Amino acid sequence: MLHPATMKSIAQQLGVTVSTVSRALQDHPRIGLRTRERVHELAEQWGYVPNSTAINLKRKRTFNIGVVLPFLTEQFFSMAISGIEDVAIGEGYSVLLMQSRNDYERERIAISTFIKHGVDGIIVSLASETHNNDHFSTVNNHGLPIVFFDRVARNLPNSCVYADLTEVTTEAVDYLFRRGIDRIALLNGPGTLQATDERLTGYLTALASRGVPVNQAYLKNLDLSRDNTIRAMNELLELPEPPRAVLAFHDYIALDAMQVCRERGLVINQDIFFVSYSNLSFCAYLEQPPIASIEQFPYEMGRKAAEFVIATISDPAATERQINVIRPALTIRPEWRIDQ
Amino acid sequence: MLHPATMKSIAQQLGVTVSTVSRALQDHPRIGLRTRERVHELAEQWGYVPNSTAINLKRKRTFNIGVVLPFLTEQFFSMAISGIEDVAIGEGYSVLLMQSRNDYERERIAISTFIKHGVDGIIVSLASETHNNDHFSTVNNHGLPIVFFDRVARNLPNSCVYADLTEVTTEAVDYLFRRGIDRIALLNGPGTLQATDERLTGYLTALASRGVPVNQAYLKNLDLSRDNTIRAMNELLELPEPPRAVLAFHDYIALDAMQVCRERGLVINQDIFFVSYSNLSFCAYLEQPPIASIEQFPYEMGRKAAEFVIATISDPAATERQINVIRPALTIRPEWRIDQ
DNA sequence: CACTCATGAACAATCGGTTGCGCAATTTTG
DNA sequence: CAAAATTGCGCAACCGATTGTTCATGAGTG
Repeated sequence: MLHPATMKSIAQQLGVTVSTVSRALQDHPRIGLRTRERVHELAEQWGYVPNSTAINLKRKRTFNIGVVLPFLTEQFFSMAISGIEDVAIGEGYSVLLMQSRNDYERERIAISTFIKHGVDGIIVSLASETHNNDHFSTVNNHGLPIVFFDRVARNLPNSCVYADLTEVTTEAVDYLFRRGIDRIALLNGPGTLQATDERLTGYLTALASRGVPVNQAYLKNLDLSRDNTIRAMNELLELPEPPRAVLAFHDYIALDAMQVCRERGLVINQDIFFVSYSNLSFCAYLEQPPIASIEQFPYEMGRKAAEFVIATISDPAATERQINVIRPALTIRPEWRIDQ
Repeated sequence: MLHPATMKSIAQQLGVTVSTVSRALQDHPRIGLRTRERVHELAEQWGYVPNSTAINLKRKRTFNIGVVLPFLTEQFFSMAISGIEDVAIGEGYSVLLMQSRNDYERERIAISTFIKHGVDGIIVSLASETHNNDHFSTVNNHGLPIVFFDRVARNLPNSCVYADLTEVTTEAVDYLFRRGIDRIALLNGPGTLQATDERLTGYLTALASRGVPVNQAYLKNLDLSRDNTIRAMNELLELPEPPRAVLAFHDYIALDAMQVCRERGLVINQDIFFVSYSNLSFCAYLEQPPIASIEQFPYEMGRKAAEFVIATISDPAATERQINVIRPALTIRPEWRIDQ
């Protein structure tokens, strides 16, 4: 069969009209049982697959949702997309994927590609370099639903789902204090991200509640590149009073920073301690993993984000902004727990 | 603008017909300069975006390619998809993604979803549980191009790209021999995969060329689940003559196996050595990483696979099977190199 | 001055479906 | 047994584009 079977070809073969075929395949009651059966039979036999492009044109939907995120190689995001995928498939949607690689320009292109491809909705986790929201405003004006997850855009009225790290950060710093560690550095993310603010706020709150003065030299904003991390960690270690613990923006940052420490002869979990965000499975394989990590439940975030877009797609009228704040969990490795 | 601008709305506003608008936007020479300008202007002003669904219907193309692979959380695959994505974007295609999670049923569903969504081509890396190729034969009968990468289906006439691991495995085993290690186990993959055969053949060749007898107890076929790996590694270590080196199907297998060793009090890279396939970046963070690993260039594989499908899409007539065999590289960690 | 030609735009078919409406033929109802 | 209701299906418009053909207008030619 060079050209796939269409309703037209079936109709011709059976000597009926296309509309009859269409209705027969939908088991419309007004089509006679006899005809219905013949149509179904031939469709089956010819392996008829409805042309979704045509249906989409009629329905003004594509049943595609676009996802833009920084890097799939980061487990956080590949887990998030699994959540998105599971919900999407369940609702009959497919997932179009693009990686921004933290690059503003790639992010823009991704968004406009999605618009051109006519997706029904978009899920975004911001590129760290994104400093401008115009490309999203355009989409909003188009009336196309966007939902942000994890790396959420500020000053944009879209629905979003993220983990609020403020409290859990306070908790983490507090835990370090209770271990008797008070020189705590914060390898934070880029200032463009809300998550960066949260970590800082949580950190400052913990210090304030204990009356510990803030040492500005312990606060670093990273651009999440490897070089940048290494430089920052070196700077920390060269301070007259180097930190005894480091809160790292996420596990990859922690790993790079830990390696810097090791290269300088420090023993992890003895000379210096790490606490890191997003609990990657492979950290379990390290001989000296961070003593605690903050689980942000990316799979759940992905699910929620997908549920939000699909809900908005299904009912564009209910344009209310939905915000879901995931409660992150501080997980202290068993051997480092403080018994109460 | 509740409803997005269409050619029709532009045509009405300007008092011309849709065909004129269409041609004007394509800068057709038969449309007067005056009209052309007016159309362009209004289109710009109204933020006109051509409805790709309609265009696709006309062109009988969707400019989507579907990708099914086991797990995005495995770095090998997330790198491969980056290669696919880069080529696809460059050629004006978008990537539809589905993970099979090594499950046959999910893989089937993914394929049929892609057909329903009317993708122009499909790229697959087989689920380890896939024992049956009927779902692919269906697609082949449909005339829809499929390209396999890495985990290639046997007995199917499709184009594919994969790394032939036979030689490099021989090389790896040989390297271990030269280090004076002769009790070498092979934690191999499922028998359904071609890559499993290659590893075995390469292994046997190396043994044969040295006249070393094959110890069947050293050969294990895994289903790639964690439990299964752990059990197999335990069995190896309980042998009267446990292996002194292990070739692991890939890094995740190696990591689990290494942990088993550690738990039993063995010191990695002293009591027992590991060589692993697919060189994951995070292995660099391990204190005792595998002494050698086999790089399979997943990004390149992804690129090639994408180039193949797109070439076939663009010219369905040239239906010749293309096979690209990537040459994997044995990378020995600097501290373990044998100076010649 | 009738005649060909180039120009600019409208008409209409098409892609592959969906769906409201109309019209026979048949069956039910009073 | 005639009127009404039901059954079974065709007709045609529509979704938003593309593209071959036609047609009117005005300019150029012999």
